[in-house]
Amino acid sequence: MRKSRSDTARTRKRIVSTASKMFLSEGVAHVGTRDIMAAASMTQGGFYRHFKSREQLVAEANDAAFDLLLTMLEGEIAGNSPAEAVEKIVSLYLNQSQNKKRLYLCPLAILGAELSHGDSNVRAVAVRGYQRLVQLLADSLKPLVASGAHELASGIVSTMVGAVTLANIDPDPVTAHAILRNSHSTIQALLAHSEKGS
Amino acid sequence: MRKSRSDTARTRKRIVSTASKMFLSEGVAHVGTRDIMAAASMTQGGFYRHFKSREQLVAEANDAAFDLLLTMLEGEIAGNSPAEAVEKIVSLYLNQSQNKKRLYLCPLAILGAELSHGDSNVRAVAVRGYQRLVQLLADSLKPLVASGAHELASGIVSTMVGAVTLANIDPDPVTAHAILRNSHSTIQALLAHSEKGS
DNA sequence: TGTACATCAGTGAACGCGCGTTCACTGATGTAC
DNA sequence: TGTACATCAGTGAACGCGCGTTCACTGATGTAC
Repeated sequence: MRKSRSDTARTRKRIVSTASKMFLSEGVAHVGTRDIMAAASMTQGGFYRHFKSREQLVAEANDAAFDLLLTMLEGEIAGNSPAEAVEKIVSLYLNQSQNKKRLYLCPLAILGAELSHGDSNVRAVAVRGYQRLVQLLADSLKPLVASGAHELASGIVSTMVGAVTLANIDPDPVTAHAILRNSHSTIQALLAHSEKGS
Repeated sequence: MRKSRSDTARTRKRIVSTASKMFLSEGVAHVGTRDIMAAASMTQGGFYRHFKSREQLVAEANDAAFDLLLTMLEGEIAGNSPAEAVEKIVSLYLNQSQNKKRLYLCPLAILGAELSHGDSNVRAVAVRGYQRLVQLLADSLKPLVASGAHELASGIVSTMVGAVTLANIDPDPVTAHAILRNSHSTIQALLAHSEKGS
């Protein structure tokens, strides 16, 4: 039953991306290795040909999720003015759970505290994802503000992560949407007063 | 072995508060009924004399945590001016994980997404806690802003929840503290521009 | 280029373990008279 | 107020179950000559 190198690599990627989707929709703690392997059309035993432990897959799955999200955001803001780019990042991030297809979910908001109970590798992946997100936003903010773009970006990311976390907890879509809307307005007010010459 | 009504009530409260601390420090998914009962100096079998399921305890433990947090905050701001009250709520909330004793932790930030995978009762408790927190902040904001105190309070709570969530994920205390500091500055900048007559 | 052997991806059963929950039992507390 | 019985908080063993992980096995792929 041995597979070719390219088959093996494709299988591995399939397991990682399947796991990523499952962790993000059901929570890291509620998805087992059997669930993941079955969803990837394989049996449990094959898991350890690709990963040394479940925890390693958790780290890789989140790394993949951050890559997907950041690549999407970078693509969406390419060619936009800094002000448009900032607005796009904020609204795409805030609406990540609303878009029916639920691709491009951010582990920071969707898994949140679960990441802080992961092993050191999982946490390192999460921190790196956070830093990439802050940097992306800071790059667009830099031309807009006199100083402190990075600090402002950090504050805005906290707001976005908190808003999406809270909106996901609320079972009522109306109030969940209000949380997102209030955070969006708050960020816009903040930006309006932080812009150069205001 | 039957205990008196008051003993029974005291035992139940002890289980709830023990569970609350354990859930907040280790995560809901990583604490079992045996762990909780042992920490409360009892054996596993007694659990179901007090709760119909583990999930019911999760709900009650979080309700207790919100009560503890809100009562503390209300006490701390009593007698303060609105501006001082807002500042106190924000800094007490942001430093909840830093204070060595780690009493008064907020389930929204510490458990976060885990609450969204709880049953409907758990989620309802979380939403109620969120609303109480927003209301407390909005009450102090109302005299300070011309309008939109509730919306602003909602945005600030998102920022605080996100900041504490992110700071807890980061294993490096220096960068974790920077996340909290940046969010604090961001909130202060927001308030400075939202105040009446500014 | 062909052949012989080593490698290893994937299978499916099995491992030990800890979980939430149930149960028969004990004996002090609560209740009815 | 005292007595007899019912209740039920707490114990500790046991239940079934699903988990992460291991293992012997299969057979196609990769490698050495």
